[in-house]
Amino acid sequence: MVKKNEDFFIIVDGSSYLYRAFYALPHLKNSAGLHTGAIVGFANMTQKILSEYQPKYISMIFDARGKNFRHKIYKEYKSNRKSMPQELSEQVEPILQFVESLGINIIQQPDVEADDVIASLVNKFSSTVPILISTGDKDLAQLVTKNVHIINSMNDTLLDPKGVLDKFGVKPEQILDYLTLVGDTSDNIPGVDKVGPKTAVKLLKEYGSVDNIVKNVSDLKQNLKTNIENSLDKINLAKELIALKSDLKVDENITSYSVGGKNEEKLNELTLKYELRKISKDLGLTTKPSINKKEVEYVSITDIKSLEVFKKKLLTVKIFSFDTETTSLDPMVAEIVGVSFSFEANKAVYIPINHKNLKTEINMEILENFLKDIFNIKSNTVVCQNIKYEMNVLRKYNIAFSCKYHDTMIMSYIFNSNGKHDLSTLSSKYLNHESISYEDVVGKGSKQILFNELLLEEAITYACEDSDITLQLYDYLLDKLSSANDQYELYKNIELPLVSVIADIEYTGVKVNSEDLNKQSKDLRKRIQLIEKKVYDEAGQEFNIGSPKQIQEIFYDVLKLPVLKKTPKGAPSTNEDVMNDLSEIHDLPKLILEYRNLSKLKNTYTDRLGEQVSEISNRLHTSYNQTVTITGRLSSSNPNLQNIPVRNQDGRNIRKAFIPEKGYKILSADYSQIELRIMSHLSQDETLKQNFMDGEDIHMATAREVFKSKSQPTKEDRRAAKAINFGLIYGISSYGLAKQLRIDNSSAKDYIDRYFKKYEGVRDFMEDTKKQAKKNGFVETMKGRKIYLPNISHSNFQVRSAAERTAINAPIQGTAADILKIAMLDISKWMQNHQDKVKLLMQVHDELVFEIDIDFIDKASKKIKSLMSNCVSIDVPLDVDLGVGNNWDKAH
DNA sequence: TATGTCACG
DNA sequence: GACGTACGTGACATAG
Repeated sequence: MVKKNEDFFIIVDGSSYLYRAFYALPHLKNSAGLHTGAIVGFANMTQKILSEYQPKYISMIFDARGKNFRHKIYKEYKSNRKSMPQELSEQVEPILQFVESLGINIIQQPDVEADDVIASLVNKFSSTVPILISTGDKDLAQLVTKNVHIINSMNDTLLDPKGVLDKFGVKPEQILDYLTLVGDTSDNIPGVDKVGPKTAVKLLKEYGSVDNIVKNVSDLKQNLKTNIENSLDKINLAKELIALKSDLKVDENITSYSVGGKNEEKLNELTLKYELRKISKDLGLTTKPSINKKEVEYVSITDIKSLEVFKKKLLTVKIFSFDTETTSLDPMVAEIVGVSFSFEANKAVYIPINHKNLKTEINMEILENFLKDIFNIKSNTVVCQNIKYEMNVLRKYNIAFSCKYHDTMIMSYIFNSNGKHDLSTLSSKYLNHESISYEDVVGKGSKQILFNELLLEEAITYACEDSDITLQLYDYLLDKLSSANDQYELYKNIELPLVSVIADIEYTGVKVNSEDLNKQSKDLRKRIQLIEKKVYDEAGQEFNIGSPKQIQEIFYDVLKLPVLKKTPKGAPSTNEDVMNDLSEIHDLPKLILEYRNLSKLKNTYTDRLGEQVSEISNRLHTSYNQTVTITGRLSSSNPNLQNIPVRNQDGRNIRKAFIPEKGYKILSADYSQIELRIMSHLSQDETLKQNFMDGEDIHMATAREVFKSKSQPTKEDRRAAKAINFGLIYGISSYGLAKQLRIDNSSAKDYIDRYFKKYEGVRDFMEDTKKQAKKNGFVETMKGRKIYLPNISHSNFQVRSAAERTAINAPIQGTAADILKIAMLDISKWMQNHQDKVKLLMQVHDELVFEIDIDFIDKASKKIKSLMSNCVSIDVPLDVDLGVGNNWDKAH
């Protein structure tokens, strides 16, 4: 067996890698317009294999240019292949250089193919050292033995002799025969007529080899017999073409393949030229191009006179970046330590206020007045990275941005929602500059110091760099956004104005009844203890029920329950689905589910929410992240208020602890079926639109359309229809629907077919969306939000399928997000005239939660409902459900 | 820090 | 014909 931590030999099918790298990644270009996608992909794959397997020997084999001996035998060989795309062929040379610079042996031999070289290497060395072949090509399965395994380069599966048997149904030594029978369409090698994988496996199981099949051909059924007899020439040809040449001359000295030293200089040159920043970082190369090399002018201001001069400077430049340094990441408690500005690339100023061991004429009061002055001038434009934070920090000092402002974090998110949008990521991505990390400056863990304990010089460098980078990013991203009209509008009219709305929500917080939560915790603890006892009785031993690993041992080793599903890592799963199935044959699973349910509620909610109430405001303040999801939704964290339980009574009790101030009530307003309504609008499906126009229960309507045309659908019909409707939004598959409804695959497929027959517009919409996604590499929402799908043409089926489902889901989920955001803006505008009577507390994707003065409830309810229903106009009504109560549960 | 599980829309 | 699945999040406990 090939094991880790052993000296072994990795042979990489370089040509197969080339294509995989090329098709796996979008067609990236560097700023000079050179294609780099395949280089990046190839480099990543190479890095991965080196770090994961740490082989002692390695060789990469590439096909040589031009024809080889197989073309001489058979003129049509690979004649169906298109020649290598120009975008790829121009990347081959750099890839070879890159591999060579890594110290990896390369072989490219004319007149034969990479596969032949690999076979010859295997032939030569498999008795000396274990071999792993990394490839995506099924032909090489014929080389597998107990000492030679194949790793599929994309999905990481390992093929040993048993793996080959599982996958193809035949042993490695039968692969040649198998392919001979089946043929190989990708190489244009014909097989036997009407013999596919199934028949081939069956024949080989019975007769062992092609020769033997031919010998006994008279035993076979008439059609098969004729087909084989007519294919004897083809069989001989295929055999000759598919058989690998394993007697080529190769370097017999194993040390020639040892992993060598890196040529850092050459690697540096390549990573710079092709702008492979991440790879350069992974390789630990020390390139610090861009602004580190340039001269920077970072200075501090500590006297009032200079501050006056600086104020005039800001007035003349009009656009400048701004950043606060504080004592905490939590704006509710953060105190300002200093502020920085940049007004020109590579120039920035730091104004320290509260630094230990530092004398300055400028105190907080002077700074306050200074900031108020410059942020009040309407012609000024201030640029921040994550301006929501500055808003809430400054609010405590009664400072607001009354001038124009921008946020580079939001700009980057609108430009492309994939990836992270923190300053150092953006700096490295767009400015090619590795910024100093905050932890580099103040240290981390227990050794971390506060920003105001830094030496002034260090504080200046860090603070000024942040402002400098922010302003440079603004220039870059503004240019990008301005050339895309929709995206600029989305940024300017929706996302940017939303920042202050969200800042208000966070600042407001929500009142929670901590005593009630404590009581619930105690109650839950008692119930959990009772279940624990029962579980131990049932299992016959004590163990940690919170540990999936220990549950696995009890279930599958001790109790020998059947393994129904595995986790992505291959361990037997113990999740809810599995437990529900297992509860048919044992009592333990139900108990464990109950235990998990209660301990989840206790650990995550009743124990934690009370602790997180602010001592300053006595309310609970979440963070809404505006740049996290790829679809445009908000997310909530610290604590997450978007996943407070609701689906069962124990869970809903937690919502009872979300309460209004005295004299107020909670109002919850949520859009009914917003995603399906959006689907009806985007797809323009007449039937679905009509269902919504008629105002009937949508799942009932679907059930009627799909299952029965006249009579009243049953409850069961409605349940199935509901699952179909949800499935559609997620990019339906028959397997997924089957699992959800606990029916078999073909019935699920039948449901879907019936649905699409009735709702043809929906079907066409989904097909069109996928086509668009493939063509453009992105999909769009109603308000022009672009969602990029880098994997939409991925060579791996599952990766590509996942991207296709996202392509369908993203415009729907994203348009719903657009609509919620617009509603929030409209409501916020209206609220400005009713500041003490209405507060927006929470957003939960399709729901807004308010705290409203009792005397104002009726008026506000009507207004909110109307604003939400009419904030955009789509082809079907946007229904809003309202609820009022003395807690969130009652209001919902 | 990665993994498994589960809370929400 | 097979591949392995629903889409999007965040928090917790465990385990190494």
